[in-house]
Amino acid sequence: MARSPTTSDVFNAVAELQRRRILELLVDGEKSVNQIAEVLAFRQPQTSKHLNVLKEVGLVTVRSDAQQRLYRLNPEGIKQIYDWSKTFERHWNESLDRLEAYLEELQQQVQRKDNHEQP
Amino acid sequence: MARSPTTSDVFNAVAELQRRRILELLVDGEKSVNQIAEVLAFRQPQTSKHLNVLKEVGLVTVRSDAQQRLYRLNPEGIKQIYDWSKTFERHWNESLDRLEAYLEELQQQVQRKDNHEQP
DNA sequence: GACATATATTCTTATATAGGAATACACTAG
DNA sequence: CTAGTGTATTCCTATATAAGAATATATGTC
Repeated sequence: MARSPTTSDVFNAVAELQRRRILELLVDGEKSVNQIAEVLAFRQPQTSKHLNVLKEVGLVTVRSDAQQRLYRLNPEGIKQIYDWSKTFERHWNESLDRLEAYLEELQQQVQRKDNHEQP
Repeated sequence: MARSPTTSDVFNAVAELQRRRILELLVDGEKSVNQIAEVLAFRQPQTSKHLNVLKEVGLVTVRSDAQQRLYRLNPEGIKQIYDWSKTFERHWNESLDRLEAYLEELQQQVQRKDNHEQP
């Protein structure tokens, strides 16, 4: 089986850095394809393709103004990612966890050294 | 250019649903490869491969206990995703934005209808 | 209608999976 | 050392990009 399509969900869509950059840019408000392409130094067809992926997963919406297509951020999609990541929040907030992990790391390092020096 | 490797960053690593499921499972604490494989109904080699991807991007750590490899969640990696998505937080909190988007959507639908019925 | 501007689509290519199958490797018990 | 348990690795295949190049489509202007 191959990797899931980029349009299968928001996680796959934002895996691509260039698409995350587009979303970050759209925070300032709606922009045309050429505006996006210019700011991010993309070619126009690539920009259209990325925008189409973002549109398919609902991360942006489009409206037409003459020949232009004005793309706007739809933050609801990003909220899905936020909600998922937030379920792990208490784990990085617990400093005790961090300390445990650190000690564990040290133990492993010592163990590895022992294994190498006395095989 | 092909898609970025799954190991290039946390965003690419968690794009795969099965890897997100592994992370969710590890919230309960460290688990061995076979334990993970059993709970999620994966085959062992697939489990090892997914865990390796998660390890490479720093989303999990491993320690050895006899033949077993005990994988533990490293929440710092998920925090990267949380932090990124959180920068959009105010947008989905602004109900005004939502209203505007909704109106825009309606306008588009009306426009499309007009275009179809009077071409 | 002819031409310009803005955007989308098609085609091609190099690359990277994800899962299955088979096998190799690591460590333990006796 | 031999068998058993747990895990990692290799090989294979079908699939899916992402970017470049070329082209098609849509809309506005004159």
